[in-house]
Amino acid sequence: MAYTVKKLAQISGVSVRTLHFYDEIGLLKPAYYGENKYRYYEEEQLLLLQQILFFRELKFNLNDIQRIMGSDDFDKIDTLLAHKKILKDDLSRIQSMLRTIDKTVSHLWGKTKMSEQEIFDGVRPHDDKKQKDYETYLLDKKIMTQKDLEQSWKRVENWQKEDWEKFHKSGDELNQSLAVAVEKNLAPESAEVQKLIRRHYEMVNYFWTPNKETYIGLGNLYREHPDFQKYYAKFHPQLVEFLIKAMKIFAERNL
Amino acid sequence: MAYTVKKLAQISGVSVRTLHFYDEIGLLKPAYYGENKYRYYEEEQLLLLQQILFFRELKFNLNDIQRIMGSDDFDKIDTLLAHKKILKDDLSRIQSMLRTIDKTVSHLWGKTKMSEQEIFDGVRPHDDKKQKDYETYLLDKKIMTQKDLEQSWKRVENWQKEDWEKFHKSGDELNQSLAVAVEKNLAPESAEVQKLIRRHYEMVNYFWTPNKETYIGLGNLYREHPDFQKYYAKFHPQLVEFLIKAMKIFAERNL
DNA sequence: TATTGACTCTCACGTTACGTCATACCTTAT
DNA sequence: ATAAGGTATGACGTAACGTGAGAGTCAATA
Repeated sequence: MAYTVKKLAQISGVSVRTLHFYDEIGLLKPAYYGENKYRYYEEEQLLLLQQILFFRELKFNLNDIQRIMGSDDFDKIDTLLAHKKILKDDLSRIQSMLRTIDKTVSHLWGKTKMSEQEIFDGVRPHDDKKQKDYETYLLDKKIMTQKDLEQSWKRVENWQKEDWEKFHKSGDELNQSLAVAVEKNLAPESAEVQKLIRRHYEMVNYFWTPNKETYIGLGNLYREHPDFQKYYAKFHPQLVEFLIKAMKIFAERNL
Repeated sequence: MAYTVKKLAQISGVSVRTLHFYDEIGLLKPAYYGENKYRYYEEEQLLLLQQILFFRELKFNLNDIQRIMGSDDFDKIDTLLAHKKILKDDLSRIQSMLRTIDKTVSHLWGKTKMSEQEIFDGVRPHDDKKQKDYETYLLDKKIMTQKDLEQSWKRVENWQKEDWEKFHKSGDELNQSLAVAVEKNLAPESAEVQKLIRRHYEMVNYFWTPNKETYIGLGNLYREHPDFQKYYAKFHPQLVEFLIKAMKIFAERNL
């Protein structure tokens, strides 16, 4: 019961080309060749191939696999343990890369916050009474916890007037772009709009990290509260609903 | 104060060849060329190079870096956050590789130390009456032919108790993994689950080679027969249905 | 000034593990 | 007999350079 290349390929999940290649480099030779030059494999080769693929999954290169296949179990243990060290190094390198990314993102955020200033709208410093109103809503609906709110406030405790200006400017720019999108009849699920929503999400994320439900909940706040309605209506009458729809889609796709 | 290739290379820690290459692909052009065709760089290029190297460290490929360098900070943030997801995936893949290595090493260690045997489940030698039941089903539904059955039996005619134990152990291990997958809410079409199904397919393939229809038919046998139901329920109540779904997907994709 | 050593340039092939044609032969079923 | 599908052997492409080869250039020294 010999396998042809295609059959072996299907069973083991590799390509025919891979089998050709493994033959070529001597990693896995067929059991025999037909006189038509066809390659025929048997159970033994299937088992060998499975071992090869096992090591390949572990990111061994084919040269090493070649060596491993000809070695005994003691050697295999050695090799595996040596490989483990390499993987651990990879691991910690990736971890440090992740930290670097986080730092860079927040740095860039700060930079965009600090960029030039145009007056699109006057500065609107916080009205504490209303703010509390929103907070009550967010807490009631379990969109944010008390801890979330505190951390969020800590983010801005050192902000100067200038910082608030930049912040509002970023938001206004974003909403202006969204208003254009509404005007152009773009769909909330279109790639362009979703990219803008991602910007919205990133801005929010700077203060607090929403999940699927809470991000949608935040959208609802925009609808419920007259102040938000008014704010968004300045850009476009249909913007609130459009934004909420787009946020929902974004949340369902990405969060 | 222009740098020649070698000087810039030394300062930035790359090779001269790299600078040649970056010039060639347009990633970093020198400030100007001398009439001797020499490349001359200035501070501006040094800063650009440092940015390039920053992203290179984060494992961006040069194409992406090229794009990044021409984009604004918002786009950079997007790109970085997208990249972060990729890195996180890499991270968890490496973590699972480390676990696999540990398991393999201890397995090999056990093997070399003694030809141990673990009792995962008692041996269940065949009950002939029931077996005939299954065979009738398989023949009726044209899932296997008489010839298939005979060949399949020939495979096991020389099996010893040990062989059956090993066989059952493999099966149990596989089902255990699948049960974990169910528990983790993995989708039947996910790569992880499909890899497990491939193992199932290979085990079946040892006895008989199913095609798309018959492999799906085999799945149905599992649902129809109370013995199979009971067997799979031992691992997880939803396992049968999950397995059948996953087998169907596997068959449609690979057979 | 001539020479030497360090530096530069432009090809161009090698690397890894295959993917992707191209072209031609083989097998199997209708 | 013809068509469909499998198989074989090239041979080029990939990513990001490393590593020469052969030839011209620059700066310092004898």
